[in-house]
Amino acid sequence: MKQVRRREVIRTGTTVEQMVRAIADMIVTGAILPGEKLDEITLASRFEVSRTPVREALRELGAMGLVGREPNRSAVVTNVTGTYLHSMFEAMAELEGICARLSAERMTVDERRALELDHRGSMRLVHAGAEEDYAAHNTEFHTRLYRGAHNDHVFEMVTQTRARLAPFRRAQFRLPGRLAKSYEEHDQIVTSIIRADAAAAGQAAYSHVAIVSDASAVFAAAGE
Amino acid sequence: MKQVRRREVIRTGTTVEQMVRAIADMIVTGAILPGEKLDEITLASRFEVSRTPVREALRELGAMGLVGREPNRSAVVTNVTGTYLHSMFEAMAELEGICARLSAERMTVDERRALELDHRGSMRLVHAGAEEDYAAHNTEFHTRLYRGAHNDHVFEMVTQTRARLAPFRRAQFRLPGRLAKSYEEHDQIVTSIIRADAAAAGQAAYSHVAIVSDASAVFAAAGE
DNA sequence: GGAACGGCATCTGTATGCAGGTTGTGAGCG
DNA sequence: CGCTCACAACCTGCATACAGATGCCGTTCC
Repeated sequence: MKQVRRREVIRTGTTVEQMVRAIADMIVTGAILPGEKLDEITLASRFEVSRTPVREALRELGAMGLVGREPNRSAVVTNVTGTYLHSMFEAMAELEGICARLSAERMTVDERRALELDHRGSMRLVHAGAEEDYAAHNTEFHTRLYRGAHNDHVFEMVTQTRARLAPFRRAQFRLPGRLAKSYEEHDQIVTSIIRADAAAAGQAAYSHVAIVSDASAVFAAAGE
Repeated sequence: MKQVRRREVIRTGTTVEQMVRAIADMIVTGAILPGEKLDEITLASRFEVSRTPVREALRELGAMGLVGREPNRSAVVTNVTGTYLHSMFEAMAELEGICARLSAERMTVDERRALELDHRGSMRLVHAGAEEDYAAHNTEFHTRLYRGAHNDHVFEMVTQTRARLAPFRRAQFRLPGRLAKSYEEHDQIVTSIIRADAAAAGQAAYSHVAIVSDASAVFAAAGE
């Protein structure tokens, strides 16, 4: 009987890593809101496992900075303070600048070509006003920059920072005219990278993200 | 009986967080070498706790990147590959550059004064050839830069990166003439910050760390 | 003599039970 | 009517027990 249940659990494939990703997704996509408590028992029953793996998942999320943990207290989805949020946006701009700069120096011919093609293709989405699709393209675009820097540790830092910022920049493309502006800024970055103009690429990427951060901060303040 | 044992354990005060710090220290100071296996049972008996908290500690160390974890395998002190190590040193230089640049813009009068005083005081250590003491001062010096940037997220990233790099830069001041050179480079950084010359401070800090990284990489390659 | 297979020892992954801390609620007192 | 204190329910932290996986070693067969 016990075995049967275990098999079922394994069938559903709920390992700790999957739980981490699932919960992280919920936080990042806003399914769980900042400040919300993450009760171990509730999560355990939700994922059909015992509390032990849930605890490990929560600890990992804590290390990732997505949830806060205090002794004898439930894990809580981190509600980032205004100043810390600002510091993350600023750090993000710096990191994007680094990635764009290094990409301009190091991207392979193939990477440059793919970046440009993908970018050109996104113009269609701008004209169509396809916010969802453009958001997906945007994620892909930036990931290309992160990879193009050919620096694994920077990649890790920027990826992690982006994950932690995700909850606060969800609706960024809803702002009127933001799509076209984003495309324009992407264009500057791409052009600079193709030209291998590292300084210009870094500057363009920094500004691009810094601007997004301002808009998003305004939105977050107004939206909540 | 059980209670008594528990009390003893609590007396020794071995909580998960303390274990994380203890193990992290062992890794960072080289008491445990990269590639070494971290057996849960051994650690549990060493810290006089059960395997459960040990597992949580290991998971946290894994999230910090200090140990690697694979399914059904012991946790292993991460043996950073050459290219990843290089990427961390490069990232460290970038981060130090950011911190110095922001410090030049944002440090309070008190922070600038303390930085300069501490720096001037370290000349004595250089003359005395006090490598240990200078290393301590050096850590303090850089921490001042990290704090002076007034950006909490950057502070976190740079601190974490430094922790992960620590095992690989232990003997950096043993290299002949390195002390004086370090002081000289610190001097450029301090001077630029006092002058509020952000670009110069950033450049100086970047070069300072990049140089250290080269020397340390050489040492690591030769030493092992 | 070598290779492959099977059994055993060992370690990880998870469930469960228990002790202690935290919080919320209700009764009693001011 | 409000405040305080105590108690109870609940939740976290840890220990222990058990199931599954991995790797090693010895034996056997080719």
